[in-house]
Amino acid sequence: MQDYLGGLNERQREAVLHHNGPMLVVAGAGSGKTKVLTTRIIHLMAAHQVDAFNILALTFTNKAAREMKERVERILGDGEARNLYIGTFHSVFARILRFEAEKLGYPKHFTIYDTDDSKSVMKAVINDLHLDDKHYKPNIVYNRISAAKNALMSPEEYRNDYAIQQEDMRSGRPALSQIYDSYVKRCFRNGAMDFDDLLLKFYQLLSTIPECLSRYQQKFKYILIDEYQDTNPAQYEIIKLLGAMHENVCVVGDDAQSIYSFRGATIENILQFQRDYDQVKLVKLEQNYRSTSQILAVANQVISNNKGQIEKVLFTENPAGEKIQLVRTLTDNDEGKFVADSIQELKLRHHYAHRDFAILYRTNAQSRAFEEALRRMGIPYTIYGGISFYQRKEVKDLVAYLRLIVNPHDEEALKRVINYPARGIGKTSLDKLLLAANEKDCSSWTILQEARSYGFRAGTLTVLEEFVTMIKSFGSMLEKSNAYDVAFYVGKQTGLVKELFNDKSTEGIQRYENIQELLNSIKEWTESPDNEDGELVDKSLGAYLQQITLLTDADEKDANADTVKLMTIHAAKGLEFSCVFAAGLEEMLFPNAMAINTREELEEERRLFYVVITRAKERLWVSYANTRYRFGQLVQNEPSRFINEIPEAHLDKRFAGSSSTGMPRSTGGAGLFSKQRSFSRDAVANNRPASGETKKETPSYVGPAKAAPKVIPHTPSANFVPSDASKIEVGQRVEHAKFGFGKVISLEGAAHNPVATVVFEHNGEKKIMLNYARLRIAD
DNA sequence: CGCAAAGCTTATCTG
DNA sequence: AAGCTTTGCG
Repeated sequence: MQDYLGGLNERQREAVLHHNGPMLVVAGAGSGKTKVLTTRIIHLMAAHQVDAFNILALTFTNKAAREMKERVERILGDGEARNLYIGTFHSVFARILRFEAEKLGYPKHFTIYDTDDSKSVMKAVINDLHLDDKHYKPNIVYNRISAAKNALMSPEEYRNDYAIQQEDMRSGRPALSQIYDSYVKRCFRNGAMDFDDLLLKFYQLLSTIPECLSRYQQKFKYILIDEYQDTNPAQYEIIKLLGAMHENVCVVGDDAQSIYSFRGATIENILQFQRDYDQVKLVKLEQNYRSTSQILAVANQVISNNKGQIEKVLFTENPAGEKIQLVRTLTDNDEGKFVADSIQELKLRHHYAHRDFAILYRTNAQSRAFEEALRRMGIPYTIYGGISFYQRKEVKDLVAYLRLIVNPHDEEALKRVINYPARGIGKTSLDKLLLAANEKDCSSWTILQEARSYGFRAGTLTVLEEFVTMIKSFGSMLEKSNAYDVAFYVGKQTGLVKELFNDKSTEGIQRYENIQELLNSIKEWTESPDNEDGELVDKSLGAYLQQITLLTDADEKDANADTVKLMTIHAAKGLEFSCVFAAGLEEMLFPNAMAINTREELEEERRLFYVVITRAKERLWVSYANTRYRFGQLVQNEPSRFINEIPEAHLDKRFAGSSSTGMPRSTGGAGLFSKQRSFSRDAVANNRPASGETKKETPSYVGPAKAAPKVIPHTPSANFVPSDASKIEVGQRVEHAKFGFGKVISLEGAAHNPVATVVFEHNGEKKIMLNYARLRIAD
């Protein structure tokens, strides 16, 4: 094994070599904390013969976990790293809960609800309680309930908490505790846990079942926590319980980078850690290896405006580097154009690769201007923060079938697929089903088992029973077939794949390809080794489904691809780039209008600013626009107050106007470029209503075009009696009450919803839905 | 029942 | 400006 201790500074070495007992590592930005964590794991295994199975390392992102695992693997090199429990809080706890779920009354393969599923359940609950969804918006309700769960607060405690009740009254949402209560019950009935439950239920497991507590206390002899400043009370209590036996808990964090209070995180946890144990070893990592000294000086200056931090002074031996560029533009589009131009220029002049650049912003909505500008310049980029592959509609549809097979009580999955592809189970039938489930307080699947006793129409009853039989037959496949075979069969048997295949529109083809990709991903999962050095890994479909719910789009994108990276500052935590554009430094945006009401909020915004500054290794731009579009409306903002906190000595100021930005006109290959540029400038000037005129066509031409197409009126014959829909055939002459006489030229549509195309004598070709419009056979 | 147009909401950050 | 939900209609 190579000398893994070489290359560590004195402090880092101290943290690595510390053997038993609690330790707090205060690690400034860029001070090598990941290196310390991984080297510490290696050292525990190599020097103290700690078994990999006894080490638990928790991170905040899958990516951080993967990186740590790979680094350990690289040095130990014998596959031992695979036995480490390294992962995010959510994924590690989900993995354990899979073994233990039944102890808490959940099915073994409980479903994990993502945010969309949770909100959908909340909507249903709000509806069932006959509350006004104008007051109880899913987002607000979700955040409120999530906050309660992260504080380990039950619905009952929520209801009895005076301050919370006051707040809910004041905001006109007195029924929140009721919603919370119903939501929890509904999720349980569905055999589902939401993201917050993964923490909450794991905590309950440890705190209510002594055997479980002692089992995991004994298993995890050494515990390491990354980004400790962003843990919330639930995570904190779990760590406290798990570590109580051996007290070998090593937490690494930086109070200056605490940016997740909206998720319930509190810096208090760092201070409290030192009180929880008698003798906490404290190590401070204060040497920064990442940034130029100017960048670091700016960061230190900015953060010094916050009160009450853990005392530490970050220093670096790196060269001074360039000054920070402060850039003002007139509009958000100019800001985008400036950044794209600068990247192009820097790339040529200093031989940077695309991957050396990051554009970081406060809100996801800001990405558009950059995206457009980069595309116009032909610069490849990757946007983080969009929806994950597994959240796409078509993917979720097939996944919903799989979810339902694994856990038929999952009502969200059931609602999604019961009539997709269409099989004639409409809103009316579905509502009836859901109502019955609520009345009996059981899952809708249970109702379906005895659908006969609920007065469905004969035809509906048949399709319902067919549906149940189909899902059950899929379920019985699980025992003898692997996850991939089941998924493939389901896609085929339900007609879902065929339906997508038949859609030849561009999006339709894309959707079909996404389904193929989903099937590939399941295949890959199925075929990867199912045991790791003796420990059997769960390769069931249920395990697969739980895993994909916890993936984010960052996990699916290749960070090494040679592209410019666009993401929020939150998403950039833990990353570094040679060149960083910190964009949108405007009042109301950054600091955000939602976070300027208390000193605590404002200080968190400032920490966010600190985080974005410290992402930069060599060059940093800070930009703001005088005006930008919000909800389609032009708004003006002042420059951010944070700009004034940057020392003048480290600043170069400039204005990047829309007509004087970017590359000099004399760039080689000017023909193409200049053409592009003038085109884009015209586009910018013309496509904004604010510049004076709209881009509508001439009004005189449009005229009253949107009026309904004229129908030549028809008086039904005296003997007009609609014929039975099943009697209609191609070639017949028919009469329609409004359109008059015509000839049927084709029949299509599903059996339960036939559509006839009729050419009328006076009103042209119409599609007639036979279930609704009546036709009389005229012959 | 299913489609298309109109209407309404939205955008602070995330596993 | 764009996405999602409601509505109106055949």
